[in-house]
Amino acid sequence: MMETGFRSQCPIASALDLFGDRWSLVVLRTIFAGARRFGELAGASERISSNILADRLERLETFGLIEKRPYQQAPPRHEYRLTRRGADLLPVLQALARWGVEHIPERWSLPPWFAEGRPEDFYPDGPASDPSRTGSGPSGSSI
Amino acid sequence: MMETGFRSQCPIASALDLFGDRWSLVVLRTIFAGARRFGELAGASERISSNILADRLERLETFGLIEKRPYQQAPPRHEYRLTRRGADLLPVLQALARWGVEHIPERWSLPPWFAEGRPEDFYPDGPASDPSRTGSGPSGSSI
DNA sequence: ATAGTGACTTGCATATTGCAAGTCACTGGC
DNA sequence: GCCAGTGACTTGCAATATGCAAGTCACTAT
Repeated sequence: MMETGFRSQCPIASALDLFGDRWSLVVLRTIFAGARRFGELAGASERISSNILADRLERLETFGLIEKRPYQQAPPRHEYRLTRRGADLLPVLQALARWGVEHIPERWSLPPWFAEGRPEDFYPDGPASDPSRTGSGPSGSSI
Repeated sequence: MMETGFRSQCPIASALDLFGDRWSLVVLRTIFAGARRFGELAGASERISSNILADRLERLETFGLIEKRPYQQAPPRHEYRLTRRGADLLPVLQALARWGVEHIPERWSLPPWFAEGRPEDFYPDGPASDPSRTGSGPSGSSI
């Protein structure tokens, strides 16, 4: 391990050092699909354990891929949103999705908002953070 | 977990079920960069442990992403090559690399053979499996 | 015979994941 | 007031994954 915490200076290996575990990209997918709150994220089809979800949210926040925003004061509750940096991971998820659809039988098809989306559509201050774009959300038949 | 071994039918989650661990995509990157033999793969910049490398090679072979070919008989020795299915992961690696270069300071730049390559260039029976395309290999300054 | 090489395998400590239950701070209903 | 419900985590513990370092095996060369 290099002194910076990365395995090497390779951009692939370094990116994977940040989110190359079983769950981080799955959580990000769920956020791309419009989920914001802990319960919604936990409710995605993969049934992530709450301790793993809490841990991943904290990590993704630490790495600047998502940000936490309060949605109520008592008790303090937060929603999670993509940052620009996090939204820029859309092409990775799209490439993964295309590979999955092509090579693993009986996967869900990709919804148009995802297949044709651009990172900017998901920027926190962009026009397309509008949740109405997300359709059926993470528990839908597609993603 | 579904009865098929996948967490859900989402193509992203399913793909990650196959290779969403700390090392699989790093190993695949090293193979894309031209490494073939165990020692070459172990020699990449990230310094993977031999037990993890052996395990990942076996898994990647089981999932049909790489294939093993003998390069000598005594003692029996093998080289590892991408399958079509494995080569089709190039866009994923390219997207990861682009994100890494953009968002993590001081990463290696992408060599043209990688940045501009297509999956077909890396097919086992394609024209571009030629190792001369791989330039300096995995231990080079780029990837 | 010994030493070296390459491809793993093994032993063991540490880290991560997964399951299930628990805790806390609220709210609402009686 | 009490109790139950809810949402967001936290905790305890077993199973699995990772990492380090050494070992093993089958060869080759000297």
